[in-house]
Amino acid sequence: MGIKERHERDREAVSRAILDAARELFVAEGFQNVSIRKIAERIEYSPAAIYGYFPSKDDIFFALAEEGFRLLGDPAAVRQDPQLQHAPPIERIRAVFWRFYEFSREQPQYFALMFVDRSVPRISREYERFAFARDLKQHIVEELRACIAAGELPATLDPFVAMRALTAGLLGVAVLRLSERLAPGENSDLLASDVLNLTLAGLRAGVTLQSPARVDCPLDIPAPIADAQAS
Amino acid sequence: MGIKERHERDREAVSRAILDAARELFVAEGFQNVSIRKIAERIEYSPAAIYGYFPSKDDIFFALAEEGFRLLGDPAAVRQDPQLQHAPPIERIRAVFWRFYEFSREQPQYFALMFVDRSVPRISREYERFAFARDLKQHIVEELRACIAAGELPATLDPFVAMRALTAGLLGVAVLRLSERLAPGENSDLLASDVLNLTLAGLRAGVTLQSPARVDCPLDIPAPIADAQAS
DNA sequence: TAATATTATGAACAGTGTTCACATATTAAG
DNA sequence: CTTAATATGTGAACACTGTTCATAATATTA
Repeated sequence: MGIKERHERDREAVSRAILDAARELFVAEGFQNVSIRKIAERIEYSPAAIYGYFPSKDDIFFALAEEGFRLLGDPAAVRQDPQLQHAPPIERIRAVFWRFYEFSREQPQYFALMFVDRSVPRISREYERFAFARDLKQHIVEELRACIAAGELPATLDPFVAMRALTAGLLGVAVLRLSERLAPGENSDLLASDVLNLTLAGLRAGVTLQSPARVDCPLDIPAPIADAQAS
Repeated sequence: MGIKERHERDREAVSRAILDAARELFVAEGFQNVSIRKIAERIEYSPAAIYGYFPSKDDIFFALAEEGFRLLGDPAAVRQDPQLQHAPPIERIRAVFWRFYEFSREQPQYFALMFVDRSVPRISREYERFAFARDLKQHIVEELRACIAAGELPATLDPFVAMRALTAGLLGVAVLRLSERLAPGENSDLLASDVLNLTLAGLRAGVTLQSPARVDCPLDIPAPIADAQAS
């Protein structure tokens, strides 16, 4: 009996239509400015119908954020890029973080939703769901560990701190770009490249860092409980 | 006749009450979650009354952003800090950017409104009004120029690029903190300090940078016309 | 064909930013 | 002191928002 299967396919199709419409509208108009009614109109359903597929507008965001992490998630693919397979580990680090920055260009709204926007439901609410995203961070730490093992970064360096520093730098450039704080002539790509090289040079220089290593929970997303700075 | 003066004082008092209420509510609940009605209720006025003082909710934000820039604006004061008066120029750079980061801690909502949030009216809409904020950036560039002149940074370094790199790094840390992307045990202060030292070390290392110098319009806020990524 | 489970809908609720005619003071002029 | 003029605050309303729910329509099963 393929009827139940077809039912599930139909549901999946509508669900996809909702997500596609929501994504397109978010990319075009920003999360805050997209209403359930607009999404409903786009897919020619009633606003209430959407609530048969997603319990809330927040949940539509979570579904899209998951897609976003999987889109970005191919730094794992970068890791297996044949061209980079036998490149120096430091080049792979460069590639991974460059991809992080490029993602902020290619998918600015995804990036903003995932890493910047504060008026968006906190991903930490869905702790389990985004476990795979935490694993990505762990991979990067391993790559950095490889750099240290290969002697391309000082042995005294904490790979977790290095990951944070690189993330912070490129995130900063991305935010400057996304929040339109760069002067008209400024090239954010060049700035991102400079920040990447600058931070790597700083890491190589072996300055004494203060941040303690974090072996446990070395990930972006905090534990699910706290919500101190509630909105 | 002090009657007109008293009138102006009265208006100023109500205006201040609105801003104070708005600021407190923004700090407590976030810009997006504060309604004109909530502000009105707080000051025991009708919602419509507020529109006699500010033409829109956006304009309340602009007024607060201006306050925020003036609060932060004391890196100019840092510049004249007697303790730093005869300190090496590089230490004054450190102080200025550390203050930038500290501001993100002490006034997280101000900081978010001014530098991060994208669901807030673009400051570039009020180009003239925030000219003084652009001057602050110029001061920092001058400080960096002094570092180069003093031989504490390479002569090949473009001070404007250096400013951007330092801004990006600390902005990144601030965003990591504000968007709650740090693991529970992570200390963002230490990370900020590390990023600051790391970037300075990178700058000292004299890596070849690509970003071209920008003598004209070397400021955060773009020209007032463009609004391509409209919401 | 009749009963049953899904699914979509219109209407409504409580909230939002904003506008506007109207009432209400407060000041200036006669 | 009374009257005209000028601000200033208000309630009601408009067009939105996210969300809920009883009802209607549909498709599947018996």
